[in-house]
Amino acid sequence: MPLFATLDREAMHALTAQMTHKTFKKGEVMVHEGDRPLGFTVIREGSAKAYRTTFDGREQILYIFPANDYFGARFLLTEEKVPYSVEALEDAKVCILSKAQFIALLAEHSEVALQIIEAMANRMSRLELVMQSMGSRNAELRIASLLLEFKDTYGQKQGEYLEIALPLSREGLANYLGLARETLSRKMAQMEEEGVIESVGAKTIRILDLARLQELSVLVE
Amino acid sequence: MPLFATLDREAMHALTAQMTHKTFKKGEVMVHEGDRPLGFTVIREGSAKAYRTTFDGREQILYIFPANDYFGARFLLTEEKVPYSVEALEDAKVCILSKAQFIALLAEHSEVALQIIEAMANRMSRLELVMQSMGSRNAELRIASLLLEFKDTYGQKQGEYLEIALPLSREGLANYLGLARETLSRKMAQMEEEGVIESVGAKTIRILDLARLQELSVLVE
DNA sequence: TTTTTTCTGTGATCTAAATCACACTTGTAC
DNA sequence: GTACAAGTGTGATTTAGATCACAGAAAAAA
Repeated sequence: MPLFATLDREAMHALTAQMTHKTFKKGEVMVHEGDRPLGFTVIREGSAKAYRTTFDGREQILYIFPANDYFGARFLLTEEKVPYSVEALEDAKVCILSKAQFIALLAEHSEVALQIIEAMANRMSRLELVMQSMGSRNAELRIASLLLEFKDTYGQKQGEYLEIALPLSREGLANYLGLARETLSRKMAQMEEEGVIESVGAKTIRILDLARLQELSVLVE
Repeated sequence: MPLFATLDREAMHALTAQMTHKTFKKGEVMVHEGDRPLGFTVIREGSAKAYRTTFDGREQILYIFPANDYFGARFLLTEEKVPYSVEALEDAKVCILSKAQFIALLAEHSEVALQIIEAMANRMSRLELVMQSMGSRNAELRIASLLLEFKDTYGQKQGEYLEIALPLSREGLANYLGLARETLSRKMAQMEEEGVIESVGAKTIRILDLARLQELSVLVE
């Protein structure tokens, strides 16, 4: 677990002993928006999405947590309620540290605290980017930005091109971007026609023209 | 300065001695997006907006910093470049702590570190809310949410009603919400007709029907 | 004060994306 | 393997908000 990589063997063992382990099936909800936090949660296997349900019934996805990512640090320290629901995107195994244990860990190991701050900072920086791109209501720009964001986490050089193993269905992508599913479909089809991307099955996207994608994400068409 | 309220007299004096003081006139830019950070900056007097300029020339306002607020903690710790420009909304006096000084302060006074984390958490929580409300492209909802957000910071009981001293012009508000200025104007006029709000001059809004405003911010019209 | 500039409101028009509707495809369950 | 469900693509239509255009108001400068 990269987060605890800095801990020595003993500290690591002590920590492991304290943790609660849980498994969730695909589609199961780990915490519901408004619940009391179950604790600081590290996703060992699988992945999850964090979302809020809006007044009109849509779900707005806020974060995707890949394997080895974690959640709960922020709202464990400041809030008494969970600000979003977290649902497993695939079968998942997680480790949970209670609030008291987590705070003790931070107090004892300031390296871990620093890493948490850094992760928070990165998420903020992403949220700021999202705010910027949502400010413009340009669907293509938002899609291009999303693909570039996913590239780093889910992309892999596959032969000549970069392939992204999407963590979400088309519907999920639309909910992440705050777009209608149909709009996403149409725009992606259009990007495929233009030779920027190529879909390989439902959950894989191949980037054919990275430079063009970067342009789309920044320039006006 | 509330941030340093926990420091004892000595520590406070030592800190004050280290700080650089600067003044900015209304409209002056304190830091430009992309610059090297000037340091951790506390706004003693006046207020400021943090924004990014988008490809199409619009400015997307990300944060408003009122007096006694601060910025720079997040990107001082993780990034080498300033992620947004900060411009004084009124004549402003600021205190600046260099990166080294700031890090030393955090190391010595963990209470301050905790307060910073808390502030970061609050900003994240606001960004998440913004992401949710921007996901729905409903202008009225976004305006209502903004007014409620400002209510806490800039609102004051004035006789029977709550008055908000807006920190931004209509144009600024529109840039904060990612709306066209005209749309904001029209919607606010409509809300005024409906008796939800009342504008008192350009920079003051009176909330007449708080309950209705809260409904608008959450429910579909 | 007068002048100039910036800001704001409002009508007319345009447009990108939402919504509706439905066939098709893929995946899961039985 | 078949049956059912969920997910997806695509056309037709609607609509909220953007854009354009301008006049009046307010603020800043002279």
